[in-house]
Amino acid sequence: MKKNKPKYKLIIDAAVEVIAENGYHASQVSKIAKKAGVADGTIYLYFKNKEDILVSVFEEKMGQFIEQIVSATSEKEDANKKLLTLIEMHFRQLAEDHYLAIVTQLELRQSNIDLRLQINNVLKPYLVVIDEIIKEGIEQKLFRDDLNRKLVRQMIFGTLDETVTNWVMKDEKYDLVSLAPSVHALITNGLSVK
Amino acid sequence: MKKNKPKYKLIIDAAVEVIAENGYHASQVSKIAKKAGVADGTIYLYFKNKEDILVSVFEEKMGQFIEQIVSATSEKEDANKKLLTLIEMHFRQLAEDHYLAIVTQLELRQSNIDLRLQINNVLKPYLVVIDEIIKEGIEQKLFRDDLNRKLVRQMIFGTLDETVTNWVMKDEKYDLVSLAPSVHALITNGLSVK
Amino acid sequence: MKKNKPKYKLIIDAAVEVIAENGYHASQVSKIAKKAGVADGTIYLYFKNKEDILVSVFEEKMGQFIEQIVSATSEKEDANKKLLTLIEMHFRQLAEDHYLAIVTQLELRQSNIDLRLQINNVLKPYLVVIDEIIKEGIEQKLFRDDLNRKLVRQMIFGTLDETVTNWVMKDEKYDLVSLAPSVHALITNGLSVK
Amino acid sequence: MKKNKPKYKLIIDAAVEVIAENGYHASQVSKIAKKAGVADGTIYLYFKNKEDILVSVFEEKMGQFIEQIVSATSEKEDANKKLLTLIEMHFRQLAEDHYLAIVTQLELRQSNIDLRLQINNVLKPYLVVIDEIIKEGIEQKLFRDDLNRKLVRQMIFGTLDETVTNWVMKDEKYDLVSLAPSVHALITNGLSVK
DNA sequence: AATGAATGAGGCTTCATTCAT
DNA sequence: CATGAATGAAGCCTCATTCAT
Repeated sequence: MKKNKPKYKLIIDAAVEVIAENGYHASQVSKIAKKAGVADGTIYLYFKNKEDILVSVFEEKMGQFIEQIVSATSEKEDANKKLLTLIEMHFRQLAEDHYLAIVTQLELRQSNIDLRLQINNVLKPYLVVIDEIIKEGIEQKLFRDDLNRKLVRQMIFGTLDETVTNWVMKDEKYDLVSLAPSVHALITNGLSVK
Repeated sequence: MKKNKPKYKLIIDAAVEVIAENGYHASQVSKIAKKAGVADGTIYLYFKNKEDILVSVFEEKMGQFIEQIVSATSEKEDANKKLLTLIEMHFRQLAEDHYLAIVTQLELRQSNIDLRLQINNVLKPYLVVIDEIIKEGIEQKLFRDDLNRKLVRQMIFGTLDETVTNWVMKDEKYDLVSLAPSVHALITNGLSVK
Repeated sequence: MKKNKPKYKLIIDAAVEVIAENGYHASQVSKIAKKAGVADGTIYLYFKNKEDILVSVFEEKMGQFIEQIVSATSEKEDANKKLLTLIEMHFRQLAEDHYLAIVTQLELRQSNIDLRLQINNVLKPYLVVIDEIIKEGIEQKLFRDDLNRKLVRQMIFGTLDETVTNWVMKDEKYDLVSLAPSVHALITNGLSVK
Repeated sequence: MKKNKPKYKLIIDAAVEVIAENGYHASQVSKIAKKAGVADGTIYLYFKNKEDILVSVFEEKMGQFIEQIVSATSEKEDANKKLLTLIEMHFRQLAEDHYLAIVTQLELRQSNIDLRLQINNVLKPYLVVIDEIIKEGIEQKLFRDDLNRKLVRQMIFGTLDETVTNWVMKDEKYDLVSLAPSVHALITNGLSVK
């Protein structure tokens, strides 16, 4: 399996750095190869083409990202705590990996639609995690049972994504993780005075 | 002022169609010129460069978009009704203009970061509108007064944007506008059982 | 029509020279552009791709080649004289255009099969000319009427082609045109003592 | 001597198949190695470079080809019968080996001129055989004694080669070997009514 | 003001060959 | 002898922009 070969990870990590530093469109294969310390041709022993590098970057990094969240949320008992944990982990992981934040929030969105559809596939497991928390919350009678669950998921993901993108675009000047409780409160309690 | 010359609008409209039909990366200047019925060189009498076309597209279309929303919300009395109207108008305008929906939700996001920063500037007035509704809601004691307003704005915009993008990516197969009340309820009342 | 534009001919002629001087595989598009005195990109205003240049080279040059032969043979009365004229013209035209001889006999044969099939299409009118001379010769009772005409055509073309190729490969050291009567005699009278 | 080692022949045969199946330009060394069941590097223990494989292919196959013809013609008594036998054997061997026919008539001609000059060297013994038959025919007073023998050889080889190439390009749809007597008659008796 | 022919920089990918094991 | 992972040079083509008319 190619993913276990040492150069595979080398190239993936180089790609993240190069994309974060140069931007998506200025990320030539030759730049990635140089940063990874391999020949240009070597890239093509591990990846079908340039797009395959990018999809793989997302798969690898997003895979770990989601795994961390799944693992952390599964330890919590109720849906409310799970949701808070999900938000915290979402923010924390991106706050801790500057390159990853830039790549996922800004650069990979410049890819063409085909690639974006593939990226969406990678994201699906994350959306499933959110779905399950919503379902659990309803079962536990913590969340209202008249909810359009798909809409709820879109609200949660849209809110987190927009929050992180704003933070990245503001050069990460404030503490993202500390926003988690407020975001959680907003999502669960809404705007209205009770 | 160039914007009043007849070919300016011709080119802008051609650009929207070309981008919607071909996708951002397959939208060459020559294609836009052809669709507009002008020579390639003529484009450069009205626009500094290709990026300027795209920014202008966004400015023109987004300007109208926001104007409609401002006008519609100003007629409503309280912040709750204003927010519902904003959501409805946001959804309706994109639902009614297929090309605009594709261009704003999918294609223009493939532009490079510089362009995206300019697009963000164009978006600012819309964010201000949201801000003002929030402020008004707090003053009218409809919304809680312990809110991080910037966060609220990100939640609102992130939720709407994610909802529309999902709808576009699902080929606009369901009725977007009819989702407005549910989205409004979610945002104002949150997930939790009261 | 592109063929009437001055740069079209310029590029075709440059291509013949470049191919003759450098060989088929070392004939980069950029070399042809340089020799033609145009930018690389200009080539693509007149030709679809590199292969299109090569097919066009063959079409243009072979078109003239065949036209000359048709015109010269049509003035002759009987099939024997027509055949002699065809052989002479075939030899003379290649003997007079060193570049053309190299390109048709040696370089274009290195092209891939798709291109060769297209080249064969261009050659068809020439084969038709040969066919008609054979037919006429039979009608005039100059040639035997028990001939497999396709085979005769292959013999004639194969003999001429092999003769020219040998001459080119021997660096055109002897007079090709003066061989015409002998070749004609061979073809019409065969090897055998009568 | 390397030629006696088992892998030498293995590689030669693999090369013929790969070239016949994929075409000259799509015949990578790695494909030949795979078909031969050896590592890429092993090829270079037996051959200097890729061109050396191709020359060797031609040497080996053409060597057998010529040997068969020499052996068969030497049993015949007069030059006429020898020539007929040569034509029959030429056709038969290619008709019986589909791969060889494609490789010699179509694919190897795409090689560059250096390689083609080497291939011509390999062909020389065949041309010598033809020369000797012509000479014998003249001595036996079967053929005219005013012949330009080099020209005759070119006619014979050109005719056979063109006939076979046409047959290969027509997907070998008709019986090549049965054409031998007609070709022989054409060459010996010519076109003219006696 | 309008044209559109011409420009030319720039990057992904292939594949013959090498060499450490 | 044999392997096969790694190398890295090399070229076709696109398309935003210009400028002579």
